[in-house]
Amino acid sequence: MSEARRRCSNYRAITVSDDDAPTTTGNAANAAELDDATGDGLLASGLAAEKANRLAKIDALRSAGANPYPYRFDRSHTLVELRALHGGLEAGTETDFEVAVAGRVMLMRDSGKLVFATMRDRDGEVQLFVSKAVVGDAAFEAVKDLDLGDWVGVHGTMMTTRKGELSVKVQRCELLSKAVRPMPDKWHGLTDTDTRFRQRYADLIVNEEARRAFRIRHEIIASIRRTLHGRGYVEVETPVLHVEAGGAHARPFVTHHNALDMQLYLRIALELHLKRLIVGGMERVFEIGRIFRNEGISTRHNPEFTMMELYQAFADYSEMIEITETLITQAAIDATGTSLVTVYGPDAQVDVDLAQPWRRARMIDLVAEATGVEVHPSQPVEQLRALAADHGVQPAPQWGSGKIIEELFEATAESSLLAPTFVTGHPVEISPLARQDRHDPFLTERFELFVGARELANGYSELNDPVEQRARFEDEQAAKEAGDAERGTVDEDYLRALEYGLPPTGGLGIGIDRVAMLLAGVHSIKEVILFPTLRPEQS
RNA sequence: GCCCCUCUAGCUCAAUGGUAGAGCAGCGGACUUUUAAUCCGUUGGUUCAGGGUUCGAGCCCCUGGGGGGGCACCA
Repeated sequence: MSEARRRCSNYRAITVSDDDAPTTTGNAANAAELDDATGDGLLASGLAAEKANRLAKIDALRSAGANPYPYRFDRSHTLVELRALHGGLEAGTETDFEVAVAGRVMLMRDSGKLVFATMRDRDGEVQLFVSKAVVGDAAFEAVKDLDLGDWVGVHGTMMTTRKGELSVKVQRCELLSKAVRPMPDKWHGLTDTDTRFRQRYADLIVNEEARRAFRIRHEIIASIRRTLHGRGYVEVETPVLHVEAGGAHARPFVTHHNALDMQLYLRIALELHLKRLIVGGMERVFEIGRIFRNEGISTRHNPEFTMMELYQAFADYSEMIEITETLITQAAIDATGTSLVTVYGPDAQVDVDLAQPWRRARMIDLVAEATGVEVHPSQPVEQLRALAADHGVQPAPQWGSGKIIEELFEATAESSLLAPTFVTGHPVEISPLARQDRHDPFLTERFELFVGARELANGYSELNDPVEQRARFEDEQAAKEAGDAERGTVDEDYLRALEYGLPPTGGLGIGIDRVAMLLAGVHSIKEVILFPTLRPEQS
């Protein structure tokens, strides 16, 4: 990873958080004049001087009738395309192949009457070979006047240098956008996490790893869409503003609609609306969307994050397990070219081939394995309370047997689940929307996928009996009224939908950010969220 | 909410309680095959903020702020 960084992040970008004087073009001209007046650079330097310098260049360009911010540039090739076409050229080759390319000036090497510059566009790089004899004196001076970070468009021919570096022999160079701020260090990039996350633009300019992580994220989402479209799923969009924040146990963000004068919640899950669509007969639906949970921020949690949920009529949880494996394994192949991943757990790592079958184990069996004691939600709560106490879990008075088993699982077994593991058979008490296990009425046909001791996905055979669903909701509401803020309420409209008939249905939710973390090999969710939630910057 | 760490030039980093430095960037100069170009010269600081201790604080103490990590929380 550090090698990758050394190899790829060697560009200076900028990052300035100080509120340096917002200089206008006119002021820049004044500053430049002042500079001239005082002779040799006695004026203050640093960021303010650098900006004044560059703004003065903009003034000079405009005075000469040039536009430092032209409207468009028509390029003939991207830099990746150039390399594909000409990457095989022998050292010291000149061609008459004409190109027009555009990108940002990342590096410049001035050796007298030649200037070498490194230009980068979205996915590639190329060297610009600028000869004074070719472009003429005035244009050559204009190139020398470019600053690192400027956007340029170039017309020229393809060549390689004596050392074999693929280059565009520049005939004409056009400034496409003048950068007024200097880029961060060309070799070290940005390391300050605060700056990296606040000024993601600067991070993306200089840190190849950051660009790579977001590329992977994109490929994952594209892959999931492809797989689901191929299986006949319809992509839908359901409301973000909810009257009731249901479908999960979490504290919601609260907002207010002025015209309706009503309190609304940002959604904490997609589930209940999507299942209404199955009632409506859509059979296979999915949504990839942002959800919001008003809880802590950590390396694994951001208040807003991205969930993919799908529902499929006539399926049950075993089919959901199969599709979970397929979606994630295919995403790995599409995003990284391999199903091999290194899974980083809290204090260990393991190499895994996602293409191999994933372990499945019931939650109660994992607890038994970890504690040496058989557990089951049918047991009296007192027994389980004692066991919990033995393992450092302090049960709240309102917890039933099922909740205690889940807490025991989290305390004793969860941290060991590095390789992909489907934990199944969650107690009914903690699964108000899941259907009872067909063989054990105390358990549900539910699974959660753990990788690296982190929950990545959750799915079940959906509860479709409206009478039982009402009873489950009422239990939720009772718990909420007893003081558990994260519990749910009775969603009458959802119950009405169930009364119209929800077919047998399997459902699945996948935490996209966590899958992106896994496949990008990063340890913080902030590395896969372009603009993570931060406190506002101080003025 | 609690605990620990951290904040120095535009960026990356130094600096026993004793004159705040370097590399890169910038500025001036040399160079027609460089590639983190090289070479010569050079500008640039409210050391996060505010208090305190001290003859003297970037450094020690207190308060506050940003960020990171951990805990709690997060089905």
